[in-house]
Amino acid sequence: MVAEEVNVNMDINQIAQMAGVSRATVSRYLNDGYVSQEKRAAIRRVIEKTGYVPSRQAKSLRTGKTNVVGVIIPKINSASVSRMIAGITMVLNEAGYQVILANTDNDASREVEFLRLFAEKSQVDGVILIATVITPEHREAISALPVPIVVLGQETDCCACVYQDDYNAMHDLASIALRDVHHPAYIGVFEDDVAVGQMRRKGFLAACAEAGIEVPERAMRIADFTVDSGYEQAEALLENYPELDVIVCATDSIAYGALTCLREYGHVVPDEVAVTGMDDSEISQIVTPTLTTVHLHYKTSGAETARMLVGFMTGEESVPRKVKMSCEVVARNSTR
Amino acid sequence: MVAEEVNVNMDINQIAQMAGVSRATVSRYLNDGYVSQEKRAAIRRVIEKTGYVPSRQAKSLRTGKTNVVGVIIPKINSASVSRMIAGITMVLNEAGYQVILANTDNDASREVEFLRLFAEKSQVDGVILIATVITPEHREAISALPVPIVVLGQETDCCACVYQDDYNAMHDLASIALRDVHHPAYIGVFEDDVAVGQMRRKGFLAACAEAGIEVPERAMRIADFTVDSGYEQAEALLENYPELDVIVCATDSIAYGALTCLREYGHVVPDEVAVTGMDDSEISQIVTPTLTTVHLHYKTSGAETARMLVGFMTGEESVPRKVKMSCEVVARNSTR
DNA sequence: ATTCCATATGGGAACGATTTCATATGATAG
DNA sequence: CTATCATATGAAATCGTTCCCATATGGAAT
Repeated sequence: MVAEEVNVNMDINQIAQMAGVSRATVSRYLNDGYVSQEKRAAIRRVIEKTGYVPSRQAKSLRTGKTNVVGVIIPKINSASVSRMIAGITMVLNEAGYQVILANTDNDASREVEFLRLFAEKSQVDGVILIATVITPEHREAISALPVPIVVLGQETDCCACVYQDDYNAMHDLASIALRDVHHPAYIGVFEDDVAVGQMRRKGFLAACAEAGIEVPERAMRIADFTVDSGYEQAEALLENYPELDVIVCATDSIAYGALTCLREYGHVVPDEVAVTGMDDSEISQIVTPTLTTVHLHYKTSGAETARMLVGFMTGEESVPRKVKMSCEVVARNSTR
Repeated sequence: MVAEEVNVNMDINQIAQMAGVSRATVSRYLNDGYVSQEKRAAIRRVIEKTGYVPSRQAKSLRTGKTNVVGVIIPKINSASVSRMIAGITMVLNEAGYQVILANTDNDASREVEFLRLFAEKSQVDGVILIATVITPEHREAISALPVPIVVLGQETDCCACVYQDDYNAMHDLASIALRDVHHPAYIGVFEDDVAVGQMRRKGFLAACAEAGIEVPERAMRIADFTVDSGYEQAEALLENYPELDVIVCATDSIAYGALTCLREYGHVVPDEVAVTGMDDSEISQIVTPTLTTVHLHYKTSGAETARMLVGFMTGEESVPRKVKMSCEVVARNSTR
């Protein structure tokens, strides 16, 4: 009815006509080019009246920029990943980018698939890869990428990255956990994951060496990232290494499983067996006993990753190529 | 060097030329139009050799379709929301859509903002709104939307929706929790959230009424969705309603806070005070004692929502407009 | 007085697809 | 024998921007 009515099907030509200028001038108005005060005012009036919004796809077609960032994640319903995404979306939306999500469900080959998909015809202006492993296929796909990428969660030389200080985190935690202890056990994850699998394990072993403790093979076990798997491996430890007096776990989830197992087998934590995790998931303050762990700044690391990527995409000078996050050991009641 | 080299800057004209056909024929090849066997083969060869991929933005510009779905969420690092998103992305990627994420950080006004943003110039082909509240502004923005939308998490008549059976879930759970109990307390959430705030509360009160129990005002409290808030409200209950023998909580998170509080105040769960939650978050099997709760099919509800939306977007007949999810009470050790 | 530069504006060619229209051929139905 | 239809193809218009050029004006520098 009214002229105020918002018409979605308005284009730059109509705006130009209504404002009495050329379409080039409207485009300049939209992109901060030379436009006189009078025309500027006239165009603003028309745009406000009509509710005109420029077409993203036309703009993308012409400029080759999409204002979209692709985020590849192994699994969305994981505490650490969702915290990272929270940080990523916060920064990226703030900077005017849209975030498209590619969930691979822990399938590394689909990660490569998505990398290639994003590479094609510049679907996105940049990529964030929350990585668990980096295979040669990953490297290849990454170097073929025509847009900037930042890897989150693993240290790598094949591109920019933001990662946790897994070695020191575990080293410092283990140093504390090893006090008054003689038979430590460790439940880690598969070594393909360099950060969580290798670095944390090395940190643990280094702390043991410093404490003058030799760790037998049967005290070292491998779980996956689940609670159930933590339970199973703890059970196996009780069987094969009954003298253990602390179980150091690579993640909080594994530690929850270990706690549950110890409870069911009637061992008192921490008096008989201490337990530690890593991640400081929200639940760690809730389980019984509360879990000694390391707080990793996941949300902040996501934000930092996004900031770096924005830096690359906007061609900023002096964007760091590697960021190692800090962390804090949180001593609670599952250790002595 | 080699002709096999993938050239990203290939367009439909070059393909047409190399295959000795017109660009219209290539387009028909890509979109299942009439193309003879010979030309079809020729085009396929050229496309394989060059690694040509059609430009999404050009296609979008011409067709007005984006193959993108916008998902508006209140908070990503929440167990229930991330499970929903897992289901949504699974189905949508399968159907060839990309998912863009709009995180509002529990700010309902930003939800409306995103709805409007998506409405503009068909940025997306469809919208999923994971809703906590639906205000008149929401309704207005929803009805102004030029693309289909499905609301997840709340029942509404303003558009299609998928929601949990909050009333019966809480009713059935409470009925069990009220056995041999005389002084039940309830910690809910603010009533603006119809599903979690109102329906669950009503379900609880109905179960009490059926059990012939009258619940005094001071036994009813309001928390937000956090563990800490659950702790505080449980503390307030112990103060104002010391005779309580069960705390029914609107969510698992609140229940974790209540459990922690009861433990710190030296009350034995469930012998002195029972506790129930709702959601069946992963942790509910881990806390001590394990939590009696209701399993809601969040991931499935996300998948179902996505399927409905795809139905609307592809113009399918007979897509349901309302889906109420089922649920199962899970009795564990926090109740008698 | 001439040159140069910042400001200001419009015309028209891209960007890379889809889609309409016109046209052609061979088979089949009447 | 012709009308109709399914199959097959290409030329050209179109989607809605940006951006390169050409052009113009007024002031500052030489």
